[in-house]
Amino acid sequence: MNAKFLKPYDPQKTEDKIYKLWEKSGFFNPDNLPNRHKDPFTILMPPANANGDLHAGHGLVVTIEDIIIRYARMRGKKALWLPGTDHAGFETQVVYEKKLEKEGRSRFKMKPKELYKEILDFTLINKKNIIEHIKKMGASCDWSREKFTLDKDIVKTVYKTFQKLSDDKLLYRGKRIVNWCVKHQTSLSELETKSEEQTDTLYYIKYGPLIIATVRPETKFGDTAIAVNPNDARYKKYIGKEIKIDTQIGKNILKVIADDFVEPEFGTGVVKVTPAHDPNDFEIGLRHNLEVIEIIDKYGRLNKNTGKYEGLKIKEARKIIVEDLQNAGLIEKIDENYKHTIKKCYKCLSILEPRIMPQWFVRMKPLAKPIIEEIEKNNIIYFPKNYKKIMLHWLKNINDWNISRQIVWGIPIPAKICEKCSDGFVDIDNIITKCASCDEDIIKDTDTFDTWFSSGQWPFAVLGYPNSQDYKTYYPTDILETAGDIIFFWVSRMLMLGKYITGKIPFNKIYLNGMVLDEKGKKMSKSKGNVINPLDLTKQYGTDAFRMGMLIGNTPGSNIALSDNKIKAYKHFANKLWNIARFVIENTEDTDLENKPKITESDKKIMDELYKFIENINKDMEEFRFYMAAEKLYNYIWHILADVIIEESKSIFNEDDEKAKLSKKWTLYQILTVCLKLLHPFTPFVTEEIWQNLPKKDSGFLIISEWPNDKNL
RNA sequence: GGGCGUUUAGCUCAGUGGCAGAGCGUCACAUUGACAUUGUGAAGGCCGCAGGUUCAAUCCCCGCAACGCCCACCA
Repeated sequence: MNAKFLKPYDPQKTEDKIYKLWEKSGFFNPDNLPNRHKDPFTILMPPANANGDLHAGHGLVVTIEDIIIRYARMRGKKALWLPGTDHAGFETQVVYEKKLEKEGRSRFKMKPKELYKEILDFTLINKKNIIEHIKKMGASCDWSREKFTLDKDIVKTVYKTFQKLSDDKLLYRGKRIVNWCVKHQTSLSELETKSEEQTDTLYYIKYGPLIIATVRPETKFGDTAIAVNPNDARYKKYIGKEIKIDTQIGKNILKVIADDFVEPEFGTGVVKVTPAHDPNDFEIGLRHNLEVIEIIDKYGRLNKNTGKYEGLKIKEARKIIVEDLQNAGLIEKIDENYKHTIKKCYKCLSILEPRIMPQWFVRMKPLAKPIIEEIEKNNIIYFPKNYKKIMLHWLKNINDWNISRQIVWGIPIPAKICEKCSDGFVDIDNIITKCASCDEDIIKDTDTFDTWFSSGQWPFAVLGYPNSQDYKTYYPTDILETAGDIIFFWVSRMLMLGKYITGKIPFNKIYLNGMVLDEKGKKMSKSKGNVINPLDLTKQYGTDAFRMGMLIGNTPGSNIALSDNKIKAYKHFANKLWNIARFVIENTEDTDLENKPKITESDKKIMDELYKFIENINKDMEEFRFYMAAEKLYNYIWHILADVIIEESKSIFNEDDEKAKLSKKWTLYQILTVCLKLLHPFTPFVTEEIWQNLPKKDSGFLIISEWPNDKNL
């Protein structure tokens, strides 16, 4: 018996050693794989946000993707799993701002360059850290090709795309109403908002002969019209007329306009129109060519257009203005139980202030169209399939994408801005000096790209589009695996931008995993204090056990509750396998296993069942039911191999039928090697460690051994 | 307002048009044997509710309820 085969199995002593062995072998890099690995097979790791530790969700992603790539590798594919990290623009800046706050500092008191440098240092430390964590999970990715979203070549590709969008008239700089976060001092895309229902007060205010209903009386100084429904008989006579409004300041003559947007049933059927501070009113304003009067500044305070209320914050202003209106007898009614939804910043949950700002927008409908077609033709397959509907619905209702962010942490937008007319010009080569619209001096755009604008180009950017050999070999990739909650942020953008730039969709299979929840099924969050660090679990139970526990019982798309007990069960399993191997090796080490002996009838039956089992597992693997394959392996190994086959073999080994003994030994050894292979993608460490200790092996490494099939047994 | 998902053992969840499954937990017994990170066995179920299709429904269809999630420009 091999002296290394100590009991029980000790993951701590094994895992780092095995991982180093793999790294040294070079087989993570497809260029180093033996000749039989010809057809490329590619997956890209979703670039991890380099702003903190590995979380449980990463653990699941890495587990599933490692299973996919190890399986492909053993099947003889030229398997590339390309890892990376993301600077994660706004997300990282928010994390860093919290850190600054704790230290009693503020980003608004720092020079942009200083802030950038600090966040860069912070990110690089986290990046290094998170890569170490990914290695701990057993990830067999090609570290020699690792990418970061701020790498020079990635930025270059992103700039080229920006230029192309501009050339193709799919990019424009527009003065449009955007979601402004007062706390973070940046605009956000629609996806970065969170709608929440809340109860507010609805004020019914006299506007001349009419009464309007509003929750935001403080915006009345920005009113530039009153709107009614064109078919509302009550108000027909006012349409087109100008009405005199009793007000403290501001415009006191407002025109009544007719617009279908107004619902006669809601409130009084009359709406005040404030184009500068409400998305609907902004649209009405465009339709009716209304004047736009801004009355709220970027800090959420009323500005000089509000007279004596200037400088007040929205909440204070509302209170005082309502009092003033009441004193003037202008409030008709107050409904304090008005339920509605409002948009909040998805990070800080403060109410977003709609503001008109010049920003860069990408026209999305033309980009979405070809993807809608591909999905409808079933050229893109989702696991689980219900995501098809979700994605189609979103793509069909897509709006233009605001890609400007007023934060320093990100890829600077390569453009020049005219301060006078707020027009903008894409300027990758930094050569433009005058505004083409009004001939004024221009300045460099200080904004950065939405982080998803760069990660949305990940598949072709990391593979070196358009000229590199890697791009030619590995694009399009074979499957995208990621968390279901970023399908709009990331997956859909990769599809659209990938198709737009390269003409080919970057992948045609999309496997979406659910969220990892705490053991009570609640979302993990730092504030709740229920965050489970995957590394703690791997330390305690071993990485193999963690991977099995994450996977089994986890169907694609559904959330999984992570509990200690479950992981513990699979630690026992790893040990069980270890002891099975000890038994088989102990009983076969002096036996000639090269030449197949005569097999008894009962062993033949066992082998036939094994073939069927292999087919069964293969079917699950091909159809991406990894959770199912893993559970079947668990059951076969524990309850058939150990409980039945090994138990029965003991009596044979105790008797004197040498032929039966030899047959049994050969059979046991075959089953063990098959099981090690089948199990390898799921529990790579313990299987490789056992493989390394086998008396006979058909190659040096289990990681590149041939996946079992009828022919190679 | 629209859409999606879930509902199965005490807990966490698989699964199938044909006797209802796993892990953990519980209980009883066994055992130094590859493995106590063990073995054998047991208890535990109106498969959310109500209808329909079928020889047969936990599974397919219709409705309902509860929970969860996503999308949406009624002030």
